[in-house]
Amino acid sequence: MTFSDLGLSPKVLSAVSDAGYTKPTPIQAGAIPHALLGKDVLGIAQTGTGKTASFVLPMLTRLEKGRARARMPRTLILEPTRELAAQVEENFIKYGKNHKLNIALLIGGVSFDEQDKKLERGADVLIATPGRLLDHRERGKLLLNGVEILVIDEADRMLDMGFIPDIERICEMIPFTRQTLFFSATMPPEITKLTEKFLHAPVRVEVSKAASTATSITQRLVKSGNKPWEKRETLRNLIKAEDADLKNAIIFCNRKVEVSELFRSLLKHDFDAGALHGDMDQRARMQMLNNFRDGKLRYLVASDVAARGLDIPDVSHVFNYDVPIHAEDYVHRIGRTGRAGRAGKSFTIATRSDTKYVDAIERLIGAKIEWHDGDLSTVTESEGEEQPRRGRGAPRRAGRNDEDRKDRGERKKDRHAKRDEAPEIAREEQPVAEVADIAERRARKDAIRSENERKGSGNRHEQRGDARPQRDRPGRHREEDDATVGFGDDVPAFMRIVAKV
DNA sequence: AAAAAAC
Repeated sequence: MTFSDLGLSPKVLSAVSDAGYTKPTPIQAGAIPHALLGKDVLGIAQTGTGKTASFVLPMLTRLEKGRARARMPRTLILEPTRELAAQVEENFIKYGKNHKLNIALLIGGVSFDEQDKKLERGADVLIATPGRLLDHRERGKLLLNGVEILVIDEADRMLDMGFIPDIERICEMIPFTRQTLFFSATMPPEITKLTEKFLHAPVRVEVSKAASTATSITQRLVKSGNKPWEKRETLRNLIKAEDADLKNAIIFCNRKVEVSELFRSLLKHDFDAGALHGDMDQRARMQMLNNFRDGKLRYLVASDVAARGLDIPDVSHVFNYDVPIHAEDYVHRIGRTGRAGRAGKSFTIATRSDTKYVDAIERLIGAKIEWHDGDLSTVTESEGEEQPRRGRGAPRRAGRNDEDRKDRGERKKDRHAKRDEAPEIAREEQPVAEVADIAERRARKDAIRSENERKGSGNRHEQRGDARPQRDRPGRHREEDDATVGFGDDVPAFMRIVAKV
């Protein structure tokens, strides 16, 4: 079975072969022929199965006939997060390079005007997160009654995020003569109800679930005390011990505040780290993600915004700085590594108070996770506000304790001096935005170019790996100037301010 | 108990 057996147009086939693909994945082989015939499709598939191309390719073929009218997009794709939406846009650019299509990306956190101009011009493809889409519609800038194909992606995640009422509203705005392509990794009852309501005689395409926690992932628990400084130290030691195997890593935290704290602490300790969470400026989010993908950052500290769906090929390690409270999140998080049958490692830092969450995870995956270096029986957890030892008279070693003291001191200072710093932040915001903007555009262009250069090679992972620049190693001293990894000369505002509590 | 998503 090759792509040319599926009924796709020559333009699409040529872009697919330029991208280096010859053989469709099961979900693509199952969904594309039906989608091309105009049938509704219910695709049950996880990310990493080639799901995105399974709707992008037939849509491109179908869009070759006809033209978009102002404010009346011809197709609509709904995604739960901004990054996923941007990722789908990149797919349309990559596979639609032989088409002259107008693509509009409607996501929050970025300016309205540019999006509005694209709508005005007439969009063949509209990719959106629900909030911003409804916002445009309420402003009367968008008509949905010309939509011929509707895609609802990651439906179960939309459910988790409380988007279902929005999705229902949007579905009701679109003529029932449309074609609907509906994707979900799982089928909880609410989702089944939704499909019964909005799909007409769908063709069901289900791809076998990749083993819930793939065998290619080595999983370990790592004991730690419960103090933030203890956990940070545990993490640093772990990263250093793994250095030889560690190509790049995502480090998950449960809270956004923790993401920013850990991120700044890692920078202070000379780790080549970026951060990603939902309270960050959108431009910084995109840039961090792109820099991590391109190998310009070795570590990405992230909230669960990065746990699902993001296409980050070939992450060698996942660290859970916090044990996820929902057991399924554990599966999603560690699923960021060990992709495409590669070996991956995951380490979950656990304290005594995490025991019940660890138990729940082990129940879900149906196995005990081994301890990396002894279990929690030797760890004592002190309650109350006892601080790490730094007695007044005792001589203080330079090094860890000293630096952690600096961590805390800075946070305290930030909290108290926020008002004083505000003018400085305001003054610097503009140039930061400009620099970030240029960097982002460059990064995106690079990303697209490197995708296009993959011709002939079926293996993007290796190619990326080879092209990867020499990275900074932890412990190496860095010049003041490049302390703000990935941001040129300026420090973005979110790094200066302690995240909102 | 937290994250995500609109201003």
